[in-house]
Amino acid sequence: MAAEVTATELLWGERTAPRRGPRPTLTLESIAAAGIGIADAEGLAAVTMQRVAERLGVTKMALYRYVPGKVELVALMTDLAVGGPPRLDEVGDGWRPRLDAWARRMFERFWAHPWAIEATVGARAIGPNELGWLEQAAAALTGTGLTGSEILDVAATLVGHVRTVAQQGAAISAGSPERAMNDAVVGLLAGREDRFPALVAALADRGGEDQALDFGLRRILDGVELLIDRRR
Amino acid sequence: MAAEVTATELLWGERTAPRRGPRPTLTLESIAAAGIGIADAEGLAAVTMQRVAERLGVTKMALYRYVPGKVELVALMTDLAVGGPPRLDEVGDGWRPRLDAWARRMFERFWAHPWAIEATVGARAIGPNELGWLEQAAAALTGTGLTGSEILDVAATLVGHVRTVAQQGAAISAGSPERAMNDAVVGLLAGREDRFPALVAALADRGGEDQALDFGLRRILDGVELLIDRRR
DNA sequence: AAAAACTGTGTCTCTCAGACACAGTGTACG
DNA sequence: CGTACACTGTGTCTGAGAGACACAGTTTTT
Repeated sequence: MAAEVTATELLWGERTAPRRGPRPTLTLESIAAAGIGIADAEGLAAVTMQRVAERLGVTKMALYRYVPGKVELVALMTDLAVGGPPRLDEVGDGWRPRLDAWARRMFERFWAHPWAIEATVGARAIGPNELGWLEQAAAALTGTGLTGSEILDVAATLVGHVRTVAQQGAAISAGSPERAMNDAVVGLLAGREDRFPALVAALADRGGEDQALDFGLRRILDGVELLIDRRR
Repeated sequence: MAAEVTATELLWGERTAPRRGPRPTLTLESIAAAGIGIADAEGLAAVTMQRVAERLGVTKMALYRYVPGKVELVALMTDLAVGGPPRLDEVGDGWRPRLDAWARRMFERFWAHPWAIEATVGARAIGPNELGWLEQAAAALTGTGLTGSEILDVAATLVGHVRTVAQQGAAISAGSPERAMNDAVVGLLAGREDRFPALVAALADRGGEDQALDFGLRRILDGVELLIDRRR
């Protein structure tokens, strides 16, 4: 393996198998999977080179033969955990049901691996799976009359919403996204009702239903639909 | 200062000034400000107890008299950096212009302190300033006929969008949010046009305008408007 | 004046990322 | 067939960083 491998090259590169020397015991996939196992169970902070190596029955330093550093390992984990975009064939062929399903599937992935949200903030390398998701959204919107910029912006907006809701839920992993925020906020508001009157009122008459994902999704897609119709 | 102080107590607590002993040299505000200075200049990773202490002319351990740990320090930094919600008096009195201004102001704050996005992922304590923002959004939507849950969901959706756009821009801090994503993706697509056709097409006919924030904001608010009108 | 409460400091431990040299292993080529 | 070479996994070391703890100095209260 070359001396310097960037995260992007790792994610995208067709790895050249070594011609001589002992067979590698590990693969990038097995390493990433080990990391994912730890992150799923104990969070991203628990993922150390040591812990990952232990899981694989190797020394910490052995990992550096495959991965240049921890950043790159996390990038691999993320791309593998989020996985490729789902098939949307069975969904009807309108752009709206497709985007709706697309967003929901993405939510499920993030929900299953809450640490992935944390791992995808800030500057990072984009993997093939992540780009695949984007491609699918772009495909769904092709032919709607939107410009390229608009198509990308729609995708970005949806991703933002999915991530936000998933994060809120994961933050306090007590069941559902909405309850999480409510519980945290309600405690703070006790005794401060005069300072946050509108907030108190809003929390008092909540429907009790957990619909944070649905709600925003519907609003965003309504907005997009309005734009598409106006264009025609 | 008590033995155990949670982040929430630190953020909200009216600190009881010590009755005896030497005057404290520092304040929570000065400590947080020092941290913010470092984070603004070199990113969140550069904020270590050592560095913050150096800036204040104290030893690392002195900080632990004020702050129980690094997590709490970052929480203080975040609440101070994002700051309280702006006055929206000069804005017209419709819910829409208010929310629009609200979201743009929030974007400006995140844009000025990109690390704050990073600092607000995962489980975290909510500070008074952050809750103030939420209160303002709730106030803007009071009287629109939306339920409490819906009001909170609208706010969450907007926050999600603002954060996403700010993050994309900050990730590659080359000017503007849209250009950042485009540049990163364009490089990857070279030679893979057959695998991501819709994406290539979308990127080819981008308008060149940087409107990621505007676009999503308009769609979301359009969607909300539709709902409000339908209710009446 | 003495006790008590509080502040800032020096030292120590623990965990983690990563550098580096080395020994073992398998392949290719003379 | 043997040897050189490429490659893998390991042990050891360093340096950064978070935090525990005991101690000395300072101010206020009794």
